[in-house]
Amino acid sequence: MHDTFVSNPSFFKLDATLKKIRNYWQKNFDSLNKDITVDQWLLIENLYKHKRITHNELARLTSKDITTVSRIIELLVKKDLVERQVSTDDRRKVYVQLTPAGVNKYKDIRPLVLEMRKTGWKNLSEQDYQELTRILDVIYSNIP
Amino acid sequence: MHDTFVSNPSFFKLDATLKKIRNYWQKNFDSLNKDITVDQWLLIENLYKHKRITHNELARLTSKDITTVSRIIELLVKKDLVERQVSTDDRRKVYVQLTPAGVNKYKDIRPLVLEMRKTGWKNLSEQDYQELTRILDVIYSNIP
DNA sequence: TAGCAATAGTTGCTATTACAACTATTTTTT
DNA sequence: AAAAAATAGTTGTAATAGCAACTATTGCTA
Repeated sequence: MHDTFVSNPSFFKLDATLKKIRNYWQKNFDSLNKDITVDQWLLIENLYKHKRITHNELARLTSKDITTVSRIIELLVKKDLVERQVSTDDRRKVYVQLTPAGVNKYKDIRPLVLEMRKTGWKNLSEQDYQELTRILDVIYSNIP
Repeated sequence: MHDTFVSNPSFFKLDATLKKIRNYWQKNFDSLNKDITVDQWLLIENLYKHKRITHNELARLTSKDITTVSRIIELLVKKDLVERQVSTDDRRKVYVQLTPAGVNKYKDIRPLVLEMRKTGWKNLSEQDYQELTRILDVIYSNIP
């Protein structure tokens, strides 16, 4: 690897891009009074897809610390979007799932999210998407 | 833009990769007792490069909120790595620069950072770097 | 030049993140 | 079966992030 890379701020660019996306999403949520944060949305999206999973699995799926998941779930429970159920098989486990209100929230916000994703990918091709995925995957696997 | 993109989790992949890098950096800093966080390092790096700048400029350079910069600088001042000077021209402005200890900290940590960047870019080419940069720049500019 | 707008920065508040320490369970070992 | 190890989750603490409200200063404008 040539030294150009070493001095170039790829970390910064990743960070800046992610912040831009996150802020854009949050401002849209706020201006439409969706009463939700970006990370709360990410959990809801995963709960909709997986129906009924544990904190641990949710943490793995979202690349979040289990601590963080636990606290975000707490907020979602307070908003009546999510409910917890202690497992009867293994009483250490807590299953989490969307309430009917949570499912409605998902269905309400989903179209907005699709629109915002389209906006981010404007002027980019399917190949660009593949390239980005490939490069990020290599970086991810490079790191111990 | 085809619907594949819209349903595919590019935000998640960016977020996961950045977290992986950040954690790797922090663990290295910690295990070598560098007594610094990743974001504190990013400010020090910019202060070394720009010598003497205001909070505002530092915020712009690092893509951070001026609130966040203000607080990180506060921590760095406590560690005697940075000093603040109110501008005589415009008494609203506060200039920030590294202390001699701050310059030493930069020189101490810099080689480690170069090594870690190399690790992240293993098995990737200069063209991959250009591609990543290009794609992230387009996404960034797509977002209002 | 007096009043208003804009700018630089700080403080308060809430959310996300990560680590350490802790409780409560379950599984493994001896 | 008792002790030890592993697993699932929560709580405490510190740092980063962003918004709103605030102070202080400077620039603009009527």
